Amino acid sequence: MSNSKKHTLAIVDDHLLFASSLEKLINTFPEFQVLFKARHGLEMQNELKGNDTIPDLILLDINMPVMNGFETVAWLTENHPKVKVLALSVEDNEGIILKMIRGGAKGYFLKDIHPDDLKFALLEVMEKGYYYSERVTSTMVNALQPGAKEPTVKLRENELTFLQLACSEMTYKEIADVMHLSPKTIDGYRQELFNKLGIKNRVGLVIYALKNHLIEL
Amino acid sequence: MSNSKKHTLAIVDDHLLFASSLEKLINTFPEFQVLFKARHGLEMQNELKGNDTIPDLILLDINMPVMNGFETVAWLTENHPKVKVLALSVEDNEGIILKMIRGGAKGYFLKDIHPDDLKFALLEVMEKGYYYSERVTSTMVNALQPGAKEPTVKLRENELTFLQLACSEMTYKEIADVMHLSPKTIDGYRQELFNKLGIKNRVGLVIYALKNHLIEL
DNA sequence: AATGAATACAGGGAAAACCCCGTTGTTTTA
DNA sequence: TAAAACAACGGGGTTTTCCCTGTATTCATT
Repeated sequence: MSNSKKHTLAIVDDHLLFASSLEKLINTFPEFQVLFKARHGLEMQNELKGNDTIPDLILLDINMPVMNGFETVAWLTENHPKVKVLALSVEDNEGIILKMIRGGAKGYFLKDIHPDDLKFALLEVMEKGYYYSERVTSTMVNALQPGAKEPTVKLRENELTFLQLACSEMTYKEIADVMHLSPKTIDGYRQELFNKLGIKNRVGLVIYALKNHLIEL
Repeated sequence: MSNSKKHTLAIVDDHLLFASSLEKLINTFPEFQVLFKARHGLEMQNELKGNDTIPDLILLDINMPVMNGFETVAWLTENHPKVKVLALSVEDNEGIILKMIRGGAKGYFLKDIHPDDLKFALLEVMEKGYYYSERVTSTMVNALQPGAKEPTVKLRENELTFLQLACSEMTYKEIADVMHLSPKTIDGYRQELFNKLGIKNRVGLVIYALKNHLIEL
């Protein structure tokens, strides 16, 4: 295959070692060539501005500093709708998958994927415009099944704030103070969350917040 | 450099894509050659048995299924003390660093390291026997400073079990049941942990367990 | 103008969590 | 071998969490 016919791509990932290694791997695929690497969305934006050739495809990490995968994919669908985005993550989480797909990602896979499968996925995306693994497909089907499960519990602004504060050593009264609300209102939020999320006590709140990345560490 | 003089190494990491990519990268270093890859400690053990040439150096991930980095480095120092182990992790955590060093690792670095630095580290380890970045060095110094801080709070077997169970929606009474102990004993563990760890309530326990990787998810 | 949903809040009570102080037996250590 | 630390447990009390029911207000819908 001649050089000019190669598909071009970019890698956006803050793990330098991974990004550099992946570049080497992908450059061994005759159909592809890595144009550039960036450590996060902002760096990618600068690369896209400085370069006149934009890549056909972008491999996008989700957990990044400065500008993460969600923000980046949103920006790309807005500013470069033709560029195909493949999300790359360590985490197998339904919520994350859906968030990226809704953001415009054309595919999603885990970092424990086999290199051969990666190559297949890359080719599929260039050919068909998308690549969804079984895992991702089932997640989407699940999400669209109306009866089965609630899509993703929607939290109101105040509920989210409360939930985050509940993941600390503060008492509910103290939380009420910093939120400038009555302790009884907080009590209502708590009860409502217990019902919505199907949990029994405050530890359940913490676990939920952690699993759904509503708080850090 | 002739082939026979190359240093040999192995990569132990459950992220197939990363491992394969890293292999490609390292094989571009003229001084090194990847002998094999494994997805976790157990798979590595089998590789070591099946192969008659053991690698000079092993790049070891920490978070792995089946047999993690801590267990693996312990096994290696026991069974193959000549093999140099370099720990590779995404997390910059003092506790983890110390745990690996104490286990016998000759170096520790984060996955966001620059490829050039990786190469330098690999060469250093083969030449001097160890490679410690500034970050790791300062961590070790900190740990050995006698006055400054308590090393790391030591948890007894039962306290650890209790702590892990406390990170669920179980009541203390239920925890007492599954541990076959009186609720009052559990009460004592709780109180003791609060004192040792300087926390005020159960949420504090959960946060501590999470930060110190005493529980998963 | 009536209805209903959403939001902030209150009373009151039961259950859990939190805290201190004390006992017994065992094991470790000075 | 005595002192100290450890381990399991109990009495009893305060605070926080949990839970149910109910009210006043707002705001959009019919």
